[in-house]
Amino acid sequence: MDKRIALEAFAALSQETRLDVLRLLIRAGGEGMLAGDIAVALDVRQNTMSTNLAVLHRAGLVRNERQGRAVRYFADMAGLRSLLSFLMEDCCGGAPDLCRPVLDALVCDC
Amino acid sequence: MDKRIALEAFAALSQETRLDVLRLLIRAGGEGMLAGDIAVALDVRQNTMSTNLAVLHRAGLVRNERQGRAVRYFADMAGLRSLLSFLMEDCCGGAPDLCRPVLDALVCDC
DNA sequence: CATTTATATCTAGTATTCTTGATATATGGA
DNA sequence: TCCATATATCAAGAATACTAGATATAAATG
Repeated sequence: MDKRIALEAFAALSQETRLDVLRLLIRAGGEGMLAGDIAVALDVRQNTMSTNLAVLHRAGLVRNERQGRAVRYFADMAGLRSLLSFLMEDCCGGAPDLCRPVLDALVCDC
Repeated sequence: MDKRIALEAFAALSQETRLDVLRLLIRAGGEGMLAGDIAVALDVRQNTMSTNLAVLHRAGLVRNERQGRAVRYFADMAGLRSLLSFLMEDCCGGAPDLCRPVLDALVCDC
């Protein structure tokens, strides 16, 4: 992953509405959510939400699919994975014992 | 984890110098690095680096220990873990199949 | 206790980002 | 084609963040 994209991704997540959106979409899973429904769910105005969705999209954190005249958004798990991998790069090489608990916490047993 | 802290952490990581610092400290592992050495390694002025280290510290991403008249900084792996857990919360409940690859990528075999 | 070294804080100018009203684009239906 | 619905873009004022010079604090040393 390019550092520039990583910075964009973290900047995207540093804003409350956008963090809420990504967590909402992560919970929504493969079904995703329509842009309008996201705006309603989080009580944010339409154009503000559209701007924020665009920021998340540019940062590689969400995908979307047009569906009729609506647009369905999904958390981009591949993008998220590469972001987290970029952050943890060389963690194990330097300190396996410190690294392990961090990574273990992310292994859910589903 | 409190959402406010999560937002602070992502904001901290959205700035190039601070992202570089955390990745440097993650690679440095348990030995950490002295504040001054971090500044030299990344070619950033002393006071700017001090400010940025303070931001990372407030965000729960680094720890420090005074060592004589220097201060040694470490990546705060526990803080990082809780941040990532906060982000991925309920991922499995909603979509195990999408969630798994993300988490697997973070499991290093060291 | 004066000096040196290492780090932290304060302040102000500059730059970036956020929100929102207004408006544009895109799709579907009558 | 005309209208309604869904989303995106534009522009500008307000708020926030970044950097760096100056200076303060903290610890070691002579």
